[in-house]
Amino acid sequence: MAISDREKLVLGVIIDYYLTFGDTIGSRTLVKKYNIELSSATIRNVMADLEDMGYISKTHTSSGRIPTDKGYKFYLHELLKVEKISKEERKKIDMAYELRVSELEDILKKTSTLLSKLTSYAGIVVEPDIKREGIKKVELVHIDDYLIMAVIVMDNMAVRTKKISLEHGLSREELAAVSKELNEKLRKGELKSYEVEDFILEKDNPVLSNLENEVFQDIEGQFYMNNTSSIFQNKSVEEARETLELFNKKKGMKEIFEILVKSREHDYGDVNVVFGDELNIKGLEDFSFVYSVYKMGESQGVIGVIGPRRMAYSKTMGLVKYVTKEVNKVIEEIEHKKER
Amino acid sequence: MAISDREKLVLGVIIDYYLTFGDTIGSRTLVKKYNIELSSATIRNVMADLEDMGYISKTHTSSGRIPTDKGYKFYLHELLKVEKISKEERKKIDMAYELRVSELEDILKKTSTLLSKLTSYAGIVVEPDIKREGIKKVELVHIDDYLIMAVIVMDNMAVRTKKISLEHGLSREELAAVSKELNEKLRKGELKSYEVEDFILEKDNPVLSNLENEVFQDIEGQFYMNNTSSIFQNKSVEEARETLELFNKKKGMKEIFEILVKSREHDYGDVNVVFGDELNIKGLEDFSFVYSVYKMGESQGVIGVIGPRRMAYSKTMGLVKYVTKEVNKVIEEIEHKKER
DNA sequence: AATTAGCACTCCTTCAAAATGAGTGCTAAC
DNA sequence: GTTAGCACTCATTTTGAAGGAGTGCTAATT
Repeated sequence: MAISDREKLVLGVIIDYYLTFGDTIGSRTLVKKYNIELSSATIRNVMADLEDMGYISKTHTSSGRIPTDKGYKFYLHELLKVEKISKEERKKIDMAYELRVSELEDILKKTSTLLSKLTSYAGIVVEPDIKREGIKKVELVHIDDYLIMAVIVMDNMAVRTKKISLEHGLSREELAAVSKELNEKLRKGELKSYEVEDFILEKDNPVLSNLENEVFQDIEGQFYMNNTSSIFQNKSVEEARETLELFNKKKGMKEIFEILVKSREHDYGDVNVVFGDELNIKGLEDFSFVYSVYKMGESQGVIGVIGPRRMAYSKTMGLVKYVTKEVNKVIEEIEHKKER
Repeated sequence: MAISDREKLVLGVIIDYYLTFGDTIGSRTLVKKYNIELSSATIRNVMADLEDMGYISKTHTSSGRIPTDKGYKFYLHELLKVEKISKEERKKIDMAYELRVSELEDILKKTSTLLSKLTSYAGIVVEPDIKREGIKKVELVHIDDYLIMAVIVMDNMAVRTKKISLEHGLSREELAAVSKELNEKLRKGELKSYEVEDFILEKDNPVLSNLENEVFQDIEGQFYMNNTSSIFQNKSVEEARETLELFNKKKGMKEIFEILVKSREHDYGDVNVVFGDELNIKGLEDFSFVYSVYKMGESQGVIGVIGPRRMAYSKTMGLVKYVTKEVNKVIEEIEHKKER
């Protein structure tokens, strides 16, 4: 039942052809175009075997063959080597990260556009959720007596803002006092950040208990996505429209990646490929996700692209891999800085 | 050379047909479908005259007629009446504004989605630029010694944040002092906000002169746009892709509206229609802008939709008009509140 | 003078049949 | 194990005929 070398060769060619032209290939064309030193009849026999094994299939009785899902996956896992990226690409990537902004947010945003440009697919980056444990300080800014803005600074220097309406109202001075008390305790370490909740409940301060709900939850990581219009590939206009709507729902897309990350094992640093139909989400069947998972503190983030099922995997995987490596370097620097 | 009533009728019918079916109509169909008490031959004569006058044209020798640009514009300006919106629609709109959030930003964002839903075209709202005269206060938040966040509160309660890197560095306490000094002067009115620049230059404080550049400029209004995927109408997939890319560039779209507003006279409260090709921007030829201009303090904003050239103008104009009226009410309330 | 019937003509669209071409599987020979 | 040869299949392209929706013009009618 093991697949022979010749079969591997033929399967590889069929997939290569499919990747390039998106079409079936027959035995004769295969022999001619790929300079195979065998007759078409022999290839036909090999193809019949591959079909029996479920790696390839026909679209109708007398068509050539295209890979099945099984064949496609076999190719990805066994046959495909991650392509080394070209010098120019490496240069481009290195340049993008040369000017190292110290803020994670900017780096991730940049990464997403970078991937779009390099691959011409939709680049995506999921920022790891920021655990409440990572809150460094919270400044409460008085806008008016009934509206404050909380500026939350994370250990990794990420900054989030959140507007909070107050029911009872606080003057500028009162708010400053609350803010000061909270931060002093946080700074002195008298109050570990995970104890904030207890501290607030104890005080039963209406402002702070509101804060508890609004601010001190885990802060959701951002989701960056670019070049969504790249989804126009094969698809009919009507289909494209639907898919585009799906893609434009940031929340939804982010969730998809969360499910993806949770649902399977991932080696950090490895590039993964998942077909849209494996996710059982309507409208994603014709897409394919090439991504890698990275770690930051407790949380995980994702870097990758969404492209058509039929894409230049080898090259794309190489790019995603290299970009992830670069991002990881930057993150390490940031984490290092934080410890100083 | 004046257009007769009969000619107006025929032109109206041709445009109505074109709006509904996007196709040419011939003399016979016109007579039958619209119960005209004239023979097709007569209509043919009328059509020939309309064609001579440049209001309609043929796509080929024996085709029916479609309106020309000239005919289309004549229709919009002379024939078309703004449709009163239906009760259900009015209800929907009123409901949307019932829960009056006091923040302009939320209202405008909501308006944009509301318009998308009601018209099924792309809803757009341009927030007026906020003049520096409108700054109420500026809180400077210490993130670390070399990074601060300015929280800028406007007279109309809009809030903007801006991160600023410092070159020389300031401790939390030093920054607090700067912030306090600045705001006290602002609050006491010792320093009119338009004098801020002089004040800063006088002090020649490196922090504040940075502020001057980064913060105290006019704050650009936001641009909200929704339902961009509605552009899939006639267009081929390739074209759609290009247009979508254009639409997704927020900056670009906002600029287009700025040019639009500046380039012609607008009555506040009136609904305007502009064809894409009048703007001389590649890719917008097949779209049409239905919008009205509203005023807020010194600045102007825009509320409207971008839809296909061939759209339900009458209805859309009615909707845009009503929505604009509602938004204006809300703005008045906010301005009133501010004066208290 | 305006309207209408009638007719020849044009051009697009639709449909079906025919031709083409890229495949396949199978058998028999090498 | 490999290959040549052949009959057969199916999708795509080409072609030509038919039909339909128009037009413009002319002559007759109101």
